[in-house]
Amino acid sequence: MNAAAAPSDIRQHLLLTAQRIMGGKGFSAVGLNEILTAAGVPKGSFYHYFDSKEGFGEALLEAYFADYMERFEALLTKPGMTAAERLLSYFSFWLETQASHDPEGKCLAVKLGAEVSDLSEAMRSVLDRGTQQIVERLAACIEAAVADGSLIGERDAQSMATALYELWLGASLLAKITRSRRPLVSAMATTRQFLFTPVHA
Amino acid sequence: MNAAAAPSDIRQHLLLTAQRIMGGKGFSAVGLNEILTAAGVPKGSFYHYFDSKEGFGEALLEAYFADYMERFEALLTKPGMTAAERLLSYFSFWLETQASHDPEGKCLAVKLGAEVSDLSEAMRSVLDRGTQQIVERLAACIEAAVADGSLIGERDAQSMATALYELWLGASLLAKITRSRRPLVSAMATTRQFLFTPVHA
DNA sequence: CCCGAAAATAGACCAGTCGTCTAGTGGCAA
DNA sequence: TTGCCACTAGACGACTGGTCTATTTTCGGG
Repeated sequence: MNAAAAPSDIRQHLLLTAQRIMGGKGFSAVGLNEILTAAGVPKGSFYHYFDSKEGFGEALLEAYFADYMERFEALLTKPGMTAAERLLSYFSFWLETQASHDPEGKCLAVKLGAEVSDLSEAMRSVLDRGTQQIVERLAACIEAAVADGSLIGERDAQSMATALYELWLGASLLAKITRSRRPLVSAMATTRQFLFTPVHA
Repeated sequence: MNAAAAPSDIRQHLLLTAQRIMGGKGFSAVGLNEILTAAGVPKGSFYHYFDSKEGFGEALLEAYFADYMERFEALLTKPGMTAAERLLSYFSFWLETQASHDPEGKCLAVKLGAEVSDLSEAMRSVLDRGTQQIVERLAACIEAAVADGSLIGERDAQSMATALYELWLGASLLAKITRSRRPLVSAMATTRQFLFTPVHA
């Protein structure tokens, strides 16, 4: 009865703990025990809140994307900037969060995408919807940038958004592999060139 | 005995079997037993050829990249093409292998990169060297394309190579997540645009 | 103040993990 | 033959994995 958190957000507490741990070690390599212990929740309780490890993973990804989209939205609607500036500030944010070694805020699409996609159809589907949403929101921002004149829209927004998202996913993966921010810095340069170079002819 | 393969390439047989299985399920999710059973090799033999699962993973990645670079090299030196055509044929090859669902030939950098990089420093280091080699070889090909006039080199080759590699890594990840070749097709379009669009001004 | 039901927990369960170890095979050299 | 060595064989140990049943705790209404 001492350090108990609020009554029934144990579920969310578990998800948050797992995000930290699995964001670092992956899905299969982490046992429920580790998460339960770290969260201070007894093992027996797990199946009261979730119906399996896979169901837990699903919920984890859903919570992650929900939170991600919220912060993303906030970034993309900050006042006093052109849409193009907002775009760049998003990628700049991406660079900083993924370059830092803190286990919080690690992109789960990068960390878990490849591992989980052919392990669980349910989890894959959450990832699919989540990434699609991000690309769509990105495309909307590009359109806004064309509309407010901060960007010259010579290619359709959807495919530009896809290209940028792919670039940054790959750069994040490479950053993990090289343990360096260089790939991300490089992606930033590519992004600028990609956005602000008019297609000739 | 009956189905025994050649005398002592059991080691390689194990690595090949593992490439198939782990290319599908990942590293942590696969036990040595599964690989040994699939390869028809008894457990006792494993530790004669490798000293641990991690050491095995290291050897797996090393063998993978060695083989990869060999085929890569062959592709990039095929006669009767401009260097730019060779570049495109490489990415076109990438598209086909990653889009197909066959477990062979799956890119281990994509599949294992994120999972393994913060699990084993030894494996990360192999991935690091392997990807770097690929980027370097790619850069060399870009330089050759500039030299033979099939490409206009307005940006330095190294950073173009990095950008392309990042793009394709991300596209492959997205292809896994969406179970679709769309992201790869999109990357192909981006690649063409990226390579053949002169930077204006 | 006690009952009944839901919420939460404890701990058993067994299949599976990696890695070790002893015993045994076969072939080759001296 | 004898000794040696690469290799095979698979039982074994200590442990962890996810899961589930049985039990306790909690708590609101009668």
